[in-house]
Amino acid sequence: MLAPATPRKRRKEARPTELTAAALALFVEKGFSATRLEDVASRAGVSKGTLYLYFDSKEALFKAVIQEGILPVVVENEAIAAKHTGSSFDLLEKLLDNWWGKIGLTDFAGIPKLMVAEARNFPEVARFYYENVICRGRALVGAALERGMATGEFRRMEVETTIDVVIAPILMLLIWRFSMACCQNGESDSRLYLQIHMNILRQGLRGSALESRV
Amino acid sequence: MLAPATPRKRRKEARPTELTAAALALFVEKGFSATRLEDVASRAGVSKGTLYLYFDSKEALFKAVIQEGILPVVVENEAIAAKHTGSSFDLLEKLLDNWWGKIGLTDFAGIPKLMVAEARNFPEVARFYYENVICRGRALVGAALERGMATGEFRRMEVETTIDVVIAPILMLLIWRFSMACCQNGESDSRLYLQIHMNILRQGLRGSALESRV
DNA sequence: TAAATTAATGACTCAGTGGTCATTAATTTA
DNA sequence: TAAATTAATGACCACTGAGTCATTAATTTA
Repeated sequence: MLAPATPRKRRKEARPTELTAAALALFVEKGFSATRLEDVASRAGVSKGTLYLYFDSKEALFKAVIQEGILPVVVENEAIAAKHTGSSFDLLEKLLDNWWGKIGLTDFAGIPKLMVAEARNFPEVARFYYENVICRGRALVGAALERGMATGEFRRMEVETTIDVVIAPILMLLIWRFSMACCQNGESDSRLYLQIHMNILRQGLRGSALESRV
Repeated sequence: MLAPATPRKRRKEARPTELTAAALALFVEKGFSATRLEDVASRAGVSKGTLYLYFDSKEALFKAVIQEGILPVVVENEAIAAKHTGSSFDLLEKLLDNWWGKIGLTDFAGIPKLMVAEARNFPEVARFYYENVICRGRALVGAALERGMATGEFRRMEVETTIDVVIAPILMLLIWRFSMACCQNGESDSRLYLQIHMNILRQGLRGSALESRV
């Protein structure tokens, strides 16, 4: 027997987040079914047995990955919306900026793709995500849109559906990065993408109040 | 031994498409890894052994599913673009209409989600899809945008990125339908969604030529 | 320092699935 | 009708990977 390459360390506190981080990376890359728990464990620097000390099952690990990721940002964005003064379009931009900084530029960026790919296999997790992330996110955008329509900054449109159209390109940007992006040659410029999206919205949502002023 | 419920039928011609149709449905629902070939076969009304008469492996079946689905529509859209006369925005609408009728309203609607979920596990298939569907689709939208910018119908923007922003909500609509849609209560109205998207684009892309005319 | 505790390990089990192939039977040919 | 062909079957094999547990060793307590 060889001596172990690295001596065992006992780090009860750090293990769970190290494991969920490793799981997130692999789930996003390979999908839930195709990810082996042995790989998750080894990526987190522990053995498979240790993983089971902290999570009851593969599914429990999946739930933990999702719950840990995005919730805090939703809460932050709710605070930003509550204290906002200024144009409604400015609010949309603020919400996007915060979300981008906390999700889009971090390891959590892979969660939307993961959630989309696995929603049907884990209805319970999908529902949690839907209620705590999607609904609350949509509500924030919806409130900004309604506020803008009330002042005439935006033109009147069916709000519930407009929310989805406004959010879609932002989600698609992340989903793309963790899927087809491997095929394209150059790096795509997220900053520019978001800028163009917001430019189209600025002009595309504009209502009579501003139009008459130009 | 019981007599077989349905007597064996030999239908060499029909099997492949029946099998790919069944595989598409299950791959979209469960993901590639989580789909059992036995289920695919039984959904297509044959035994697992028969499946292997027509496809060498699970991966070969996956490739067939993708290739069979969307290519024809890309070709159609290229024809539509070639013979188009009229405003560039009208062209965008024509392309969308055809695509929606042939993909969005058919069983092929699940392919974008499937492709997005599995791209990293099947780089070869992803590349095929990227080159034959995505690149050619993007080229069509790009040409319409450039045409519109040249005439002043659209304002000038960085084209390559604008293409992605324009397409994103349409892809997201399908991806949503095959993932999180199971969580929401009411049916979402695709017609309205696409209408709002195109309304935002009509106004959001508009360039000086039309703006001065208003 | 010795005993007790518990984090960590990895060999093992066992259910499930991709893939094979000898057999069966529908259909065609002689 | 008999022989030949080949579509279809499903029992079977090999292997994988989720989950278990007896053992090891780091750390704490006495």
